[in-house]
Amino acid sequence: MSSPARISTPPPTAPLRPREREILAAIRPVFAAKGFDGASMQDLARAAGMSVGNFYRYFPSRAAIVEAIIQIDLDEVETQFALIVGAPEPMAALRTALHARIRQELCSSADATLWAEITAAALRKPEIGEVLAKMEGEIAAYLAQAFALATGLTPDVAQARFGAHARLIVLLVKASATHTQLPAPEGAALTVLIQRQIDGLLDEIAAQRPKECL
Amino acid sequence: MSSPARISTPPPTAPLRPREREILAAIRPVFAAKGFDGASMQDLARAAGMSVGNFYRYFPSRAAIVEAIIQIDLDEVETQFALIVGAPEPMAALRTALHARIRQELCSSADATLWAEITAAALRKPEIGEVLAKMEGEIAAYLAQAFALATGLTPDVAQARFGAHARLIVLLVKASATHTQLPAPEGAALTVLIQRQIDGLLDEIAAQRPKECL
DNA sequence: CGGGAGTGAATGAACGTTCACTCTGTATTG
DNA sequence: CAATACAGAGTGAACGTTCATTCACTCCCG
Repeated sequence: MSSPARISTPPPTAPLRPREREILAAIRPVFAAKGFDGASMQDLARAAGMSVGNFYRYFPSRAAIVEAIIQIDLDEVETQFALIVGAPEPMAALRTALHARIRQELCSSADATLWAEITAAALRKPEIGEVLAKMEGEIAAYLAQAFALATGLTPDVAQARFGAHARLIVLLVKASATHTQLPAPEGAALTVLIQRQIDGLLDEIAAQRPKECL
Repeated sequence: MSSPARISTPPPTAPLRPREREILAAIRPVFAAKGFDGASMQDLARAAGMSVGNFYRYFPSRAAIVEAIIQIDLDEVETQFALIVGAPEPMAALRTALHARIRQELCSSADATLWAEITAAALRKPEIGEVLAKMEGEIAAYLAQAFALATGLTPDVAQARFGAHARLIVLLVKASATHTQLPAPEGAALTVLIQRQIDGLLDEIAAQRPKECL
């Protein structure tokens, strides 16, 4: 009662202590198997190897879990981008990484399921929508940064000129991960075609290199 | 007891009587707002304007509802394709229809939410995955049929050569509908870019027209 | 001995599913 | 024509289950 005014909105990006990361890793498959609304707190606590009461000490609500999962995935993407931006040929490294993503080599099918779940939840619950929008915005910004590096344009100009390209690449990667799996011959053809689309987008950007125009 | 052996799997595509269509139209927004697992049978019955017990007479399970919703959407797509295939310039009509889709003019945001929900459920529950795969396969087949008409190729050849194109168009349309909404300037740029990708795919197919090569 | 980690039973609400029942219009029979 | 039978649409209380959330409590380490 006499305590000073509480901060109404606690920092939405709490530091994510290692214990919480462990828990998230443990409950991830449960969310993937049962969905965000299908998994009960009991399910999650059991998967985390602890009692229900204790589980609440780490995550006070479902939304908090979802936000934390998004945060973790964003962290992972960040480290991947650090490698790309730091590579001798950022554009080539980016191309390779994107191809691997499209070939589903960088994320499990459980991850894809989780992504589809998050996409659906984002359209339903505004608070999750905001977190997801922020994440996709940051990824697009990383892409634009790589574009700037590769073209020699300033980050602002690269963002203005190729921001939509970045957004489309994000969309393609997400869509190809969450899309219905196809039988071998068709699935492979689609994968190749998506890779070709991405290559086309990257080529278009690389062609912008001001000094090396033919 | 003395009755002849029952058919174990009733026809998965029951004719969908008009009353059931009414009910589906009524509960659609509830599913969109609360999700497939979030909406309770009580919620659905109330939205349909009837008692719980009666609701079960129409849909004995959640999965049955989802299948029926997919069936209805497929019907709608079918009638749209009938118009396209019957148009004097099928390829141009297809292009126009796809552009309108990308501009979100042919489906409400509730529809998009429902699609995201179905996509997520398909990855989680195999029976829904099968129904969705069948639907997307049929849509891709319709596209291939339009391609065949426009190029003069036989349906088989068109399917073999441009099946992946059809799949990619399906993927792009779905992804653009379920993707996070962007603020005005970026969103418009992305829309234009997606339309350009689709145009590129269609142009590539149209260039295959055997008699009119330059 | 103080505090953070962890427990799991308890509570009340909400859930899915069933079922005995009512109502209403239509056909059947005397 | 009137009485009756019947089928199908619709009801909502009732059942047992599961859920989210809380809390008094224990454990263990520094």
